[in-house]
Amino acid sequence: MADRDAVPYDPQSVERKWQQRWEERGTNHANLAGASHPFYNLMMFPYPSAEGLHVGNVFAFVGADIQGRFRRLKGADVFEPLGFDAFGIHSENFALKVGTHPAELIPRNIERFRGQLKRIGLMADWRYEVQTTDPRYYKWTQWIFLQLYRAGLAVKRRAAVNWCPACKTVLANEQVINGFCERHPDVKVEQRMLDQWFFTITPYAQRLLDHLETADWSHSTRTIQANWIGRSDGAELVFETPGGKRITVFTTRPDTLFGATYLVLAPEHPLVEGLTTAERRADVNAYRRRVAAMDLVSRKVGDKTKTGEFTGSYARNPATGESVPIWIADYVLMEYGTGAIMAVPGHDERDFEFATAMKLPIVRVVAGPGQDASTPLAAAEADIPDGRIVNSPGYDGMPWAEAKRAITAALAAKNLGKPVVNYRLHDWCISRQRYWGPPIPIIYCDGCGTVPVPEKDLPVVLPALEDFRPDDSGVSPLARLESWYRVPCPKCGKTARRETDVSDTFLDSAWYFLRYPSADRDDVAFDAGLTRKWLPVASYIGGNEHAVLHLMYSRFVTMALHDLGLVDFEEPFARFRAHGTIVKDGAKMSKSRGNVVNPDAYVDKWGADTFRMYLMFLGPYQDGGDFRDAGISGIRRFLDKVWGLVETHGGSNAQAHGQAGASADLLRMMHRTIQRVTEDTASLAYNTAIAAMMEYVNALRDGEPAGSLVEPLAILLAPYAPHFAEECWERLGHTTSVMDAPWPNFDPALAVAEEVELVVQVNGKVRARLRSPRGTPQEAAVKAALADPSVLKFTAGAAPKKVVFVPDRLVNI
RNA sequence: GCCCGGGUGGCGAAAUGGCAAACGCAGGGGACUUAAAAUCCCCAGGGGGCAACCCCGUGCGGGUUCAAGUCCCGCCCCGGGCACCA
Repeated sequence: MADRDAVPYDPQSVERKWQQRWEERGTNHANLAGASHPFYNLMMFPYPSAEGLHVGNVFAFVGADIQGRFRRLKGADVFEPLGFDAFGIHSENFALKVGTHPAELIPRNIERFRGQLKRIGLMADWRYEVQTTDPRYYKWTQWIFLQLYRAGLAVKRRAAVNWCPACKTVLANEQVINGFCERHPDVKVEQRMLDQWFFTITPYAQRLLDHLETADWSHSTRTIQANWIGRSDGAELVFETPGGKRITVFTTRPDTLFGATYLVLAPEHPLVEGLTTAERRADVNAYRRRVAAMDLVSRKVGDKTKTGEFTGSYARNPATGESVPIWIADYVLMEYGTGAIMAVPGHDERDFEFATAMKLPIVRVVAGPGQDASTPLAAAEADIPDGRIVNSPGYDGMPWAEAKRAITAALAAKNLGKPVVNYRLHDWCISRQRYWGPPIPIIYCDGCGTVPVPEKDLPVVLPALEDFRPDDSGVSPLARLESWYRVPCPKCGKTARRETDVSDTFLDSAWYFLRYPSADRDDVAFDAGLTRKWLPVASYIGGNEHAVLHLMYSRFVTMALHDLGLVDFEEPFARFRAHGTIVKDGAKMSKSRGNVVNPDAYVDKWGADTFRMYLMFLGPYQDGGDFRDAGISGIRRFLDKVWGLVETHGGSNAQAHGQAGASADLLRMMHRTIQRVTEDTASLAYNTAIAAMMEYVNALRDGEPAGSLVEPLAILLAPYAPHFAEECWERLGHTTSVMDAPWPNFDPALAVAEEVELVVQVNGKVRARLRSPRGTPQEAAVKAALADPSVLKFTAGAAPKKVVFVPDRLVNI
């Protein structure tokens, strides 16, 4: 059949040829305005680091690209944009380290990244590229800020930051190592209070949580988000002092109220001042000062030894009527609940430790089976299965869950309590006392106060600043550039001052998916019509490392814009799947570990298609795995085999040979393969989709295939090895792109075999296999099974006691 | 500590409660070759047997079932998230 000389598969020339063709033909372009079946295929845009693209990026993008190509072949109009997330402390620190300005560095990095991404063969529509550092982009980031400000969701508030006295600058939490500065290992990091901008995300907590239940998202991602939101149901209860002060505590265990033997307030609690007695004042003040100086990280995760001071005052336990001492301790945090707790040392581990250290009374109020009111407590017993209330007159014997409601209700009746829900989620601080970010578009005027920059004056361009090193002013380096921050007030015209902090990088990425379809527009952030047409995003694939911040903030911004009437959906991502992590030698790839794998060398040696498929074949896409290059040759061998099949059965032969020449078995296998590849590709089971194609190719080579059996293979391969598939498609006699071919259909009836192998078990053990026609009825199957010599050996001719028959599968005797 | 995942050949991995190990890598044997590479064919969980075959096997211990890698209970180990959150 093959008259031509065999041309070996040369990935380099094939890939060069098709990348050029795609560009010339606009193969990857989406018709945004005219699409009839829009499918927005999104992948998390990269931070263009100086090291260039790494294997983890390729793994992520290829997996997403396969979805995009697959949906396109299935008939959708796919829009697959890409961009670069290049603002932020990461870029800034790197720039400081190498002594090159980020404005110079970033475009170079982007250039390199774009080149690498193109070589991978993504179906990206580069006409809609976005760069967060481009004033044409961040103009609209600032606009988003103004919309949230308008909605009352952006507020300025005093908040603590980490401060390194040696660097004289604000540190991010990750720059604080065990309470010390990462650059000055012997300098203790302190806490400083600064005025900062916050987005009030907390009122959205319940909505953000509720939508997770129905979201088509990875299970792991939903769990992580739900934990981060951290809903807990409890009650606020009031303890009164003899002086008439009401101390409100939050507890999730109101049922243990009778065991509350003391109160603890956060050292910063506003009531502490008034509660402290004269003789305790010196100690209390010293303790409060010590805690105030502590850096934010140590306060929460540092040494957990319990410390605290007695205020000298007492309050009345509303259940027992007893007087309980009021303490302060750093283990109680001002930002959670009411900043005050009732301590139940018998049933809370921290309270137990504190009570033991301070010699405070410990009382049992819950007893499990086999315990009673007097069973001693050697440690806190927090979760007692089947626990019942004891030592609590009026509630004794009650299951604790029931007592929770009963005690809360009883206190509510006396105006001393109510059920309350708390969330761990904190408001989002977006102020950064840094240079490399979009300036927050606010102007402060002595007369008019806080004035938002009028939208017509956007963007507030980040000025070129030669020395952008942070300094000891506690504000952004922009505060050094008087010519920039001195501006007339937009309201009254008098001299005013710009906000000199820039916004958090996470704000840049919290709305970029809205920007892509309108990336070519300068008059709007996002066009209403295009947004309605293309959003919410149909498929979003990215790493779980962004499960918390990026995804949460994107959802919040979208909800806020929805509430402002600017978009008509509340959730930005209809479907989200987290890909796994590619590690190397069991560890995350990082430059400091020296285990970063650069994809270029692999693309050079094997070609993008082989490399793409290899990464997808490593293991389940949603699990990731350890990168080893052993085995990459297996993929290449597979592609060579396909190449050979195309060579032999392609060209004019493809059409000439009808399916007449195809054996029934091979035809069935083709349908079965199409079914498996279709289902597995849709569910991101790329490794098994590839395995199915391999099995098919092996079968074609063992049999006598017709060209019509080879053709569908080129289309099935297109999402995985796009250049290769194009070349095969052309060699099969087609003149248009394989990406414009229709995904092959399978006939479920043809995909199943006519003859099946029936497994015969005796007492649950496999003893024989019978070939029998599909649909063999029970009587016939059992008869055949009993007649089988190897079955006879075990039944010894005896009549079966019981028979289990699963049609077309097995007979168990 | 709490909340998610996961644990299967030498390795990466497959398996609607119904033939454990598909597919691939590495390995062994053979063909082709002066030779090697490439390619092609065969073997390949462990143990026993001359053999047909038999026994054992999915982290550990129990259980449900005609039948369990898969479901239930209790442990162990690994990965991830949260963590002084009351």
